[in-house]
Amino acid sequence: MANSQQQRKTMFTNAYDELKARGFIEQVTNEQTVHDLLGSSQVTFYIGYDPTADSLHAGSMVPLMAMHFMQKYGHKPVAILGGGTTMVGDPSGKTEMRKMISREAILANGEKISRQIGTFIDLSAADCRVVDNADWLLKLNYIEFLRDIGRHFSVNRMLAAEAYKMRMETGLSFIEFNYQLLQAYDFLVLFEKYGCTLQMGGNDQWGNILAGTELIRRIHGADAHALTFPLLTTASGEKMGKTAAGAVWLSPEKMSPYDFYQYWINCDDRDVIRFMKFFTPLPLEEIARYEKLQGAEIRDAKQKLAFEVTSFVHGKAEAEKAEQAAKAMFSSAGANAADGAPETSFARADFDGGMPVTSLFTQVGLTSSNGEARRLARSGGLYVNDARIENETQTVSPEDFDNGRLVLRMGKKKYHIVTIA
RNA sequence: GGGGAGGUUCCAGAGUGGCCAAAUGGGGCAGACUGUAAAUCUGUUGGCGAACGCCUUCGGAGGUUCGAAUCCUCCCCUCCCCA
Repeated sequence: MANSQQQRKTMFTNAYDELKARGFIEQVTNEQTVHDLLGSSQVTFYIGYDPTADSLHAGSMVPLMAMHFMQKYGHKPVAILGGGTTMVGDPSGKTEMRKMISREAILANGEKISRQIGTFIDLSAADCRVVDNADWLLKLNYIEFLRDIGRHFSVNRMLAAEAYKMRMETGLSFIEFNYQLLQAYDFLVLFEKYGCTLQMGGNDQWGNILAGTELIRRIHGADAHALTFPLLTTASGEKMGKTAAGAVWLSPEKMSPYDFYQYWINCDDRDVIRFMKFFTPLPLEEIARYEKLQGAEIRDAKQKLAFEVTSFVHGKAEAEKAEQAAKAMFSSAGANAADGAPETSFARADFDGGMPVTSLFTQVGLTSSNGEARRLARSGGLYVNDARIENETQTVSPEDFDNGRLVLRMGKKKYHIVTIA
């Protein structure tokens, strides 16, 4: 079977064309200029990542994949870990001020995130770097900064920016208002140190990035460029990469490869092709084939999407495991539906007098309280060994176990295995 | 610093002395339908309890009252107008 990750020939010779075809481009300072630049030279570009958590999540995958594609064409990525800027907090497009995090936490997060970035781009390549802007931001002198950098910024213009609109209603503190200057300064520093002439980022960063290009022009009279990615939402209008339970983390410690796989395979029909273009390295010609699928066949595309993304992030072996587990759980066979489900073991004695099912579901963590378990049982959402609980006061005794094993299920998709010694 | 408005259960947002565990909408969860999709419909959405019921909750701390999310005092926080 052909591994699509290997056969990466494409019809493009210019990174810009591929990014555009995949939907990555929302705004550019000047399409023609940037296109020509990317077609004629190896450009040093940068994207910033905030170490606000100890893992990146699916939302960051758009910029990560963009870096990946850029590097494929020989451009030189610089990933900035916003160790310095994170201490300030970007208000762009946000409703509320972010909680401050300690320097130590930022450092620890940065280390993990930098490793994750390494799965998207080859960090060993020449001219590829991960840098921490704390290195230059933390030692800034306030007065000097105001005089050298601050004077180039118009408060009038900043206030008029779309990115601050929401905050004009809910309040914006001075510290956050400075964020843009720091980010612009980052761009300036990278321009001076590494000749970085292009900054990319989510569209909410447009204003911040432009501020950087202008700063570079004012100080050096040089041209720098901005390119932003669309902020993806799912077909149902949610911010992409979020579930009710929280973010879709890339770290296997924070989200199992199985759940990660499930996130993708469960996507809306209307999102599959779009997501394939963004989040898998599959050649566009191949994606075009999946685009033709109709109705229930779309599941094949979802399966491919889930497999490829999981494989890219967690490796092929994990992707295969997730795929097997999903097949076991959802295909007609159903026999081993619970394979790969979390397991909890109890002492036989716990069941001697008969353990109330509600309590069992709660102890195992499927439900968060006995009350919730009771409600679910009433509405027919709980199953033991595939049999629906008809009575919420039902109990489980040692005889219900099959070879010391019992399968709990909540709803259609959540399983938990209970074993007794 | 002065004046005004406000902080309610996951979110938005009602409630202004008992009928309030707290309207309504969104979200979540479950059920039906289905393709592990969407849409739709139904139920449910603080804790303990089989249940009568009991306990904790309406920014914080006190107080008034038989009884407070609702009234009073002080404090903290947010927004708006003026400086």
